Order: sequence, then C-alpha cells, then structure tokens
Amino acid sequence: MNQFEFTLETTTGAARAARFATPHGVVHSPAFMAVGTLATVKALDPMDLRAMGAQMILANAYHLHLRPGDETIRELGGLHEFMHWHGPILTDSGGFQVFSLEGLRTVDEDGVDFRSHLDGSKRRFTPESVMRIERNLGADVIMQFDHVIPGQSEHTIARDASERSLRWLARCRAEFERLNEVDVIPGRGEQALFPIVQGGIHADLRREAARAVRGMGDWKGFGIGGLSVGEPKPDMYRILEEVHEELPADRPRYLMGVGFPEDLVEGVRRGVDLFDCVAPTRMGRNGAVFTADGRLNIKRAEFRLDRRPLDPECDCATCSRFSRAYIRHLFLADEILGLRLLSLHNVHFLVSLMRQARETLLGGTFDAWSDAWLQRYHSRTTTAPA
RNA sequence: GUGACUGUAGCUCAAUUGGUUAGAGCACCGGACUGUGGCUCCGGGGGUUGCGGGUUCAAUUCCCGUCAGUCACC
Repeated sequence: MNQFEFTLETTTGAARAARFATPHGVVHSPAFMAVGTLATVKALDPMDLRAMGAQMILANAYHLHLRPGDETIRELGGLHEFMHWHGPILTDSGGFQVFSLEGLRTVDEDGVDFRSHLDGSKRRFTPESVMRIERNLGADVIMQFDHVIPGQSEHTIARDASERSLRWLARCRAEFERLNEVDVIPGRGEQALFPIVQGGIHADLRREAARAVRGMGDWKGFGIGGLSVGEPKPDMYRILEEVHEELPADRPRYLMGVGFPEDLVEGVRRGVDLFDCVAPTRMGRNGAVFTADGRLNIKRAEFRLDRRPLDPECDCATCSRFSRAYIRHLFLADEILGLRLLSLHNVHFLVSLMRQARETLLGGTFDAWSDAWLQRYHSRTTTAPA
C-alpha cells in the first residue's frame, strides 16, 4: 500500500471498515487510538499496548513542546524512537490545550498568546510554529492548528472560530509544504497533515467548513473537531451525520477527543473511522471501569468481597488475573498498580470494542451487533443518557 | 500516692465574655470527568461534647465528684 492510502473494505450504511497505511504500519479501522499526551500512555508500557492490539497512539505538540521540548525529541530521533513505540503516531496540534487555557490566552488573527501551564512563561503559537513543532516530533499524522470553542457556542462565535481555523489551515499547509522541501522528518517516513472540520453544533457551519476544507487540497484524512466539548450528545451525533455527507468516502475521518464507549459505537454508525480519548486512562485513574453492562466505580463498597473480574467477558491482562475486590483495595490504599490495572482494562475495552465493530462490519452483522451492544450498555449504565 | 494539664465526629482540631439546630479538614459513602495534572469538582451519612451530679432562663463553656491519658514530684 502507498503511504497514507485508505482502502475501504466494506460499508454498512455510513459505517465503514478499512485499512489506513502509514509509514509505521497499517491501521485496521474502525480503531481507537490511546492517548499518550506526554509521549506515554499514562501507566502503560508500549508492550502493554501492543499486547492488547492497540494500533496507533496520540501525543501532544503543546505538551511536548513545553517539556521536554520538540527540539530535544528531534535530537533523540523523533517520537517513535524516544518513547519506543514503533507503530503509527498522531500528534494533536495543541489547539485544544490553548483553548482550555481560558483566561491565560488571547487569540488574534496571526496566532495565540498564552502562558505555559507549567511555569507561567509567555508563549506564542502560530500555524507556522505549530507545524515546525509537529515536524520535530515526527509523528505519522499531524493535526492542523485550529481554534477550538465551547460546544454550545452561538452561531456567530462558531463561525468566527471555524473561519479562522480555515485560514490557519491554509497557513499550516503552506508551512508544511515548505518544510517538506527544506527539512527532513526525524526517524523515517513521511508525514500527513490532517485538516480539522469545525463549526460547533451548527449544521450549516459544519457543512460549509467540510466543503471549504475539501476544496483546499487532496487531504490524506480529516479531523472532526470541536465535539464532546460540552454540547449534548444528540447534537454531536447530529453533526456527525451532517459532516459524513460532506466528506469524501475514500479518506479516513478522525473524531477528535471522543470518547466514551457508547460514543464510539454511535460514531462508527455515522461514518467515523478513528477515535481518541483520554477517558479510558483518566477515568481509569479515578476508579471508573468500562464494562459491557455500563460503567461502574471500582471504589464502591459493594465490591469489597467481589471475586469476579471487572468485566466477566473481558480477556485483558487485568481481568484474566485480578478480582474487583483486590483492585478496589488498591484504589482505597492509593497503590499505583490500581491505576495501571484499570487503565489497561479500559484502553483494552475500547480497542476491543472497535475490533468487534470491524469484525461485525466485515461479517455483515454490524447493525444487529451495534443495536444489541448499545441496548445492553445503556440498560445498566450509571450515567444518565443526555 | 500527690499535683498540674487534657478529654468535642473514625482521626486532627474549632466553637465570641455561658446564648439559634456543636463546625472544618482528612477519612468514609455516592456522583461527575470526552483533542490528560494520579488533579479537581459536586452531594451525603456520621456527635448522649469521657461519665454522673450541681448552678443557670440557657452549659462544650462555670462548680463538685468520678474515670482515662500525658507530664512533674514522692
């Protein structure tokens, strides 16, 4: 396969199974990408990720620029070499991080001034500087620098941010192409730049953004951003349906920052190929466990004498060995193994969930499987449907 | 044995000169977390103020006794 070639294998409605070729290996989609912001999927070793079948992981340009520095990582051979993950990597640009520094940053047309969350030092990101950072990190797929806004933002705010993101995309692409001429990528291979479709929860803006992005070039894939940032779930699902109709079928769609198990299934049904989310690891560190019957909190007293695994149907390295009672004890005692065991299980759960989606797509049973899966997951989940 | 000091929530401590229904932190019991701070946030259950008397309209607060702990002295 050619670099970044996306080969559709089958479709069921909007849902697709495909292969996405990168310089560091092929991603079989739909797929969940574990998040390793600081060049580590928190509490997990690359060996754990490989063993559970994780295919591609994320890292973050903002965080790694501040520490240890993208130049440092470049000198050390790039991200793959640095963190000893030799599969595909995607870096997020830092648009979301800058957005979340509310009160510590100001956006203007040229870029963003902000203060480092580490030491308060003044910093400035522009589309060009972010492209250079992501080049130094050397991921397979890099994301454009975009302007992220809260999920419920009104039309005028959303349009302003979306249009700015489009203008920044043009500058990202120009700098990306310039660097391709004058610079090499650390490690080996090539990079693909993904644009990000914005537009908040407004259908017209989303469609305009998708069309505008398409018109700007022959992209290797598309990011869908600005979702799961405070808007109701039905809005997110509705927007995915709108965007699906505007994006080319023969390119991967990456839904940024999503999500919870039910969001992955809903996303696949609406044409999404790639997901990433901090939920499995962050929530795992806080005691939440994904199971086929919904979420549970391992710290609850009801598990004090529970000898069962977290999820009786799970074959991960945690569930094949440890009881709920033991892991509960680890959490109440603040033992670090507890964080690790739940992070491992939760990431495995999402990776495995997408593997099931892929297998049922290829087997022609996806609709029935996803219906049944969603019904079962919601039937006993503790989180109220939005 | 004598004297001094201290006893308030599971723990560490608050509670104007005696004045509403004795509070807080931690712990405990639940919940939240979506392009990552192991953080944080929200809610909840918990008290015969060591025990027994007394004074007072009113006692965690003042008085007496008693028990326990700490320290000092025989």
